[in-house]
Amino acid sequence: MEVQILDCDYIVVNNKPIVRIFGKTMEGKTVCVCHQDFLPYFYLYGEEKKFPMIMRDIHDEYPNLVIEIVERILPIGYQKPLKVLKIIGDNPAKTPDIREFVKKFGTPYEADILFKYRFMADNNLKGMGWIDVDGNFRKTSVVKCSAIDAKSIKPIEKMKNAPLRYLSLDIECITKEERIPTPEKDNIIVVSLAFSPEYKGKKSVILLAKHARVKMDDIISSSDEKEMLEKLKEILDDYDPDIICGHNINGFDLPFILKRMEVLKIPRDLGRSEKGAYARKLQHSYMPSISGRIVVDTFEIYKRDPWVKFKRYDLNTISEQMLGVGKIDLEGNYITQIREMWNDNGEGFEKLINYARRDAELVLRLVEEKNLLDKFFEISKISGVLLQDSLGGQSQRHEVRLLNEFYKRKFIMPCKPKDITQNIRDHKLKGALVLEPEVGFHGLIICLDFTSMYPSLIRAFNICTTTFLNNGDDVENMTTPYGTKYVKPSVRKGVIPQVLDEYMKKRAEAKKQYKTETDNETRRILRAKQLALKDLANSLYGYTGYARSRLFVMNIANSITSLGRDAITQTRQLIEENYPVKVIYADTDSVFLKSDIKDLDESREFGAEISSFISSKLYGLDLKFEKTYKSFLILAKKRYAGWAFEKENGKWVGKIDMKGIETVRRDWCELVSSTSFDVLNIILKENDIKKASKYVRKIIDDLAKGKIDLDRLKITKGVTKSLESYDGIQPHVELAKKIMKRDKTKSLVGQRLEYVIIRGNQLLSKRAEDPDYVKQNNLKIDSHYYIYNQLLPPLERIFEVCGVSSSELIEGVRQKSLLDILNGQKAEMSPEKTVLKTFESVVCKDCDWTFRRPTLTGKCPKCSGTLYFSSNGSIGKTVEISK
DNA sequence: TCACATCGGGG
DNA sequence: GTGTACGATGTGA
Repeated sequence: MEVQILDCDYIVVNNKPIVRIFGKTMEGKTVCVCHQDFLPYFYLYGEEKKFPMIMRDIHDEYPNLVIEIVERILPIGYQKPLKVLKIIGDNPAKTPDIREFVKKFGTPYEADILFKYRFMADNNLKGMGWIDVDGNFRKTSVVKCSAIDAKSIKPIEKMKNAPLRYLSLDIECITKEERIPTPEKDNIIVVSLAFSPEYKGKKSVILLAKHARVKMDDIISSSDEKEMLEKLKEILDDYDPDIICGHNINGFDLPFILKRMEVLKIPRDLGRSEKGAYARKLQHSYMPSISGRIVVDTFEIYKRDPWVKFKRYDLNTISEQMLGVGKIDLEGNYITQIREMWNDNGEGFEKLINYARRDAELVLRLVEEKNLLDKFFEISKISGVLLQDSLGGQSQRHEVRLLNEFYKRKFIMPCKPKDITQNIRDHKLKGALVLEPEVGFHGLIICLDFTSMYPSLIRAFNICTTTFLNNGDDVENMTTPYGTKYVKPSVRKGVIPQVLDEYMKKRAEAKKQYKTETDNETRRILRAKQLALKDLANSLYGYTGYARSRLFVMNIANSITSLGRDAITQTRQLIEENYPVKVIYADTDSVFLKSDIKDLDESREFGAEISSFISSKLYGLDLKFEKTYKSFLILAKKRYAGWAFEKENGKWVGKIDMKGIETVRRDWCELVSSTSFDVLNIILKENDIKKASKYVRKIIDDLAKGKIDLDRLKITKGVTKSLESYDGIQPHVELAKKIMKRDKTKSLVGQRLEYVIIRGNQLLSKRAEDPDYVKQNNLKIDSHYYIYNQLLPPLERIFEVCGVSSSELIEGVRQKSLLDILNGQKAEMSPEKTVLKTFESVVCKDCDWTFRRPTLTGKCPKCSGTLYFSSNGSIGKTVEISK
């Protein structure tokens, strides 16, 4: 029988472990493969001549252990095989005890490997990998699916995946007080489920914790919360999902449900065995475990994905962006809304149901339609981690893969460092080289970059802990610029370089096959596989420099980055010495070149020529033409924008590339985002700085005249804690206080607040106001604030490097609009007098710091920027302090 | 510039 | 479960 591995655990029967592999067949059948004869073990490295004594002492304490003397190779440094003790136990859970006991005789190795991973590594099994199982079905009361007693388990190659069942889950709660619900005090009122494939012909099911009038066959009511949760369990058993997903399900829904089940005394076996599900609290997040199933949290996955960035990571933003559909809007106060809908019998109640249903559906679509898990399937198959763990941190995947590779070659793995403070202290990893950019606006720029720079360097210098020459042995070796030595591959090929060889080879194969592949499913898998291989190859180098790594060797990590810096420095020299070209910028593995070429095709040819010249000179690295910027604007290191052109299917395709210049930021209003974006577009595409500055002046003018739509000026910020606990005054907090004063019933804690800054004679932070309130009461916005604190800061840098000073930018407006503005207000007094009479604070133009009194120097003590008087908040009443 | 603190997201 | 793990962003010295 062929089974794809989804999950793995073990149970102890008669003081002996039984390993259980939960998996799926291609037909979609769930099975549990049990394996009996595998025992836990670890190694002890100590003085060989004391082995008899050590063995005797261990046996005195633990008579049941089997101890063998075996030959293994220590993993750090270029080491020869030597004799170590292999200590074989019975119950894996006892291993920590034994480990601590034997520490007095030497150093334990591999004494903290999870038993399931020990089993998988030794049998060459991988998460999401396929196995061929020979054995008999057997009866069992502890496993909920059919179980097989395996006679043999053999890994087999298979690309496609078994059909999986997805369940998306979302709960709604009510609270008495105004806060996020807690399972200690509050109840679950609704559980919303969405299925793929359908469950009994239903796409979704809503469970209610009360009997309600609504009659639909996918709404299941119960007399109370307990009955509802019991029904939830029934559905789980019945539908038997492989994947359970939700948005922030790890941080909220799952721990909440589990706690409620504990309180209500419902057994928590939500998985495929007798084991209770748990969500263990770490410092911040929870680590979920549901036996035989995989918990997928869309919040965590999207937040971690370095390829897509969102303004915010709430379900509404992500689904709107990814699917074009958002959550159902609950206007006003969330908490009271839900309570009211729950107590309503008509439309309100229906809305609650739709709301809950939509949430579950959205998450399901995010996971399924967007093939969210494809890459993780492949990461599992390649690295060997179980699918659940592939969703977690980067280090485990490398650990599992290296454990397997070490095992094959008789190297042994160190235990994880217990106390990492020393490692963190040693963590002086010098990073990549970023050259000082030639700041400003450039014409055509050619960008070249090294493909897989770190992996290539590791392969070129055979860098590995197992080849690291740290004891002065006289063997053939290579020295890096950092001074570390590695033995030549002819002496010993490092494990890490071998793994990287395979990653890179497989990636090339996957990309090649992708080009000609016609089967859609295979194409999808190939794409994900290629991406997974890239991620794995690029992050492996970091493992030696990671403080919690089993293979933490700072010198090794440093030697890799130093090679990278060396490569970039040499590249610049070689290019500038051999070609009529200036390197205007370089970062880590890419260089930006300025020449007198004007044509795209020509630039590509030239770039390719330079690349192959460099590639032939540098450690076998591969520099290649990446793209051409028709125009390029660089503000600082890591902050640039360019009109980038790449050739796709023989045609040049252009787009605006931006790095480090965010035009969308959550604390900026839409006007700022769109204006910066437009400005960059004008500069880059039309090369017309004048037009760009005119454009900005027009916006400033509109702003001053109040012609900008209020919606474009909204700023959002979350009220995260109780209002009293904020020290220092912040606009949104002050607004929250104001709103609560107007309407005593409202609470805004935990809500995101939209506000605009209005004119008035108070401190800026006191002038935040609810946009609706502003509309209703026809209040005026503080155009000065928007111009100086919102619009100009991100634009100033851009114009500055283009030779337009910020004063020039406002100059035109000064003459024209300031008067308009002033005229638009009640013209009480002349501006200057107003300032001196009524100024209420001093503001630094550069860092926005506010003071009660001007400083004696006339400079900001924070950043020594220029200080302004800020009076009652309106433009024209701000005057530069003369020096 | 680097080290420390905070916050996210869920209802 | 042979365990005890975030990461981006903003502020302060």
